[in-house]
Amino acid sequence: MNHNHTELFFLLKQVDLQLTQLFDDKLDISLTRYEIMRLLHHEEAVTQTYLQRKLMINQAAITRHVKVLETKELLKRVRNPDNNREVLVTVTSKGKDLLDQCELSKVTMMHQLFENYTDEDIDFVINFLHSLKSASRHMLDQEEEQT
Amino acid sequence: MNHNHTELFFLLKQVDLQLTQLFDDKLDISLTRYEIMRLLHHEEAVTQTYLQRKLMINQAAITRHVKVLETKELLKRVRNPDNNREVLVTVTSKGKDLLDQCELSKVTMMHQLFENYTDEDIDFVINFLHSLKSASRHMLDQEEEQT
DNA sequence: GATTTATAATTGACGTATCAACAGTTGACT
DNA sequence: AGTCAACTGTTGATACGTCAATTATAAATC
Repeated sequence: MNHNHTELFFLLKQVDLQLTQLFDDKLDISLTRYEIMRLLHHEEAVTQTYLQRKLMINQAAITRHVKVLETKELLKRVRNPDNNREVLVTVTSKGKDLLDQCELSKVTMMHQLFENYTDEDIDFVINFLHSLKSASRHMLDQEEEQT
Repeated sequence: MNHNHTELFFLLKQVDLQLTQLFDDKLDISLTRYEIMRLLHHEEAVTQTYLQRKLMINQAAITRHVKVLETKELLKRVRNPDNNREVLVTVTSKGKDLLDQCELSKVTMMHQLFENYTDEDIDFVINFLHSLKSASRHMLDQEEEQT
């Protein structure tokens, strides 16, 4: 049984590395940046902390991604006048266009990858991963409290 | 349906990032390096190309990891006298000791993470990921052939 | 109001992955 | 034996994640 668990850890890494690369190759934007743009698309304006909480990656990484996306004019950043610690991030029309342009490539790629799976299969794996994410998050938080 | 698939991509990344960090925190060795050591443990001597094929990460990354592990005396490298292009990699007794020392921490962590899942659940997810890995590998290889 | 604590974002340093280029070697062919 | 293609490993540069330290600001406390 231990063998399966160790196998699962590294298998997740392998799959992630490959899917991330495939995504970038097909859509010409990284998976993380795409997720940032997608989150912005559904909101008026968000803080970088919101992005961090949603994506569960380090604040520093958010800053770096957001700065690059701003340089590409895909989003705008402005200090929040109501709270000068916060930076508000909003999608530009150019950013919305990019998401639209990505849609066909994305759907084609997803179809090619997932055509052999049922919705139930995929939902099962998603639920599995969600609970695994929570469990590992919990264990990491426990470590923090002990220091 | 698209929503589930996009969600799955980034969810895999989040889970991988967290599990990788948890693994490192608990065992004090990175997941990739642990896998290298584990592969060496089961073989007499292997080439770096063997490691690359097994782990499915870039050759450059293998070289860098193996060099560090050699510095730590966990493995040895020697040119293959039968083929001077190849470097043969073997585990040291210190390396074997390290794997032994990791075992308890690893089992404890795995138990904590997976105690709520059945073997069937885990096997299902592993099979799912294996086929997803193959599908993405196939799509990436197709890209290469077109260039 | 003054002080302390907490928060948000940024920057530097580092680890680990990728690609590209390279050096040296082997295998296939003439 | 000479040439070319393929192979193996290495190195430099880059991307992207982490942690730690920092700056500025808001919130909490006295």
